[in-house]
Amino acid sequence: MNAIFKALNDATRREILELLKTKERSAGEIADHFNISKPSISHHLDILKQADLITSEKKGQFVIYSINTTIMEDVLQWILTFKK
Amino acid sequence: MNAIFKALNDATRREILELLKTKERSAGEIADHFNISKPSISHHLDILKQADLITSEKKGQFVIYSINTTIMEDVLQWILTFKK
DNA sequence: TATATATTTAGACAAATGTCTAAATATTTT
DNA sequence: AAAATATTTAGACATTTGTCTAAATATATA
Repeated sequence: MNAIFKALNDATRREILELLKTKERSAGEIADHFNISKPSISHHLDILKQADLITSEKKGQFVIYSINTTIMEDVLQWILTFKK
Repeated sequence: MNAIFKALNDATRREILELLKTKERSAGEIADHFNISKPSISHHLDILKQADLITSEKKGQFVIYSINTTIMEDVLQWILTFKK
């Protein structure tokens, strides 16, 4: 739970998740959406991956990232314990 | 959304929310549940309050904190946009 | 094989964060 | 009014975080 909330606690990372919501994308495509250096985006992707919120797959010289919505379910369940 | 995720990105603060889930409590009662100084807990309470996740009310010399579950609804809605 | 393209790793640095102790403020009790 | 109790504010400090540039690694293409 710690890794998930840590990953979600950054606007750029949440925006990356939004991007991946529609379709999978390469690291470069993701980086192109931000005014942030590629190494920084790579680092954000790593944090999202540590939280299992995204997965990656190497395709030739590209690395394709996809969202892993099953982890969102964990957050959902946690939130639901607070609904009276 | 930023303030909410920031507030949730700490195990102590999440545990405070768990405590308040059952009933409202004074700052001192909350602090007694942790091996952390009262000023630190006060600071955590402030961050939770900034996110509107809790409310406070002064009762005599005590300050009583309560959870505000309506804000959890916002997180819930955000999460749900990822469920396919 | 040399060069270009895609991505990550390494290391540095400023800003933000969580913690503490000491002091200040507010309220109640003696 | 003085002392006790409850909480917050202020300031310090070590750790974590997000960012950058430069360099390393991996793959594809000329």
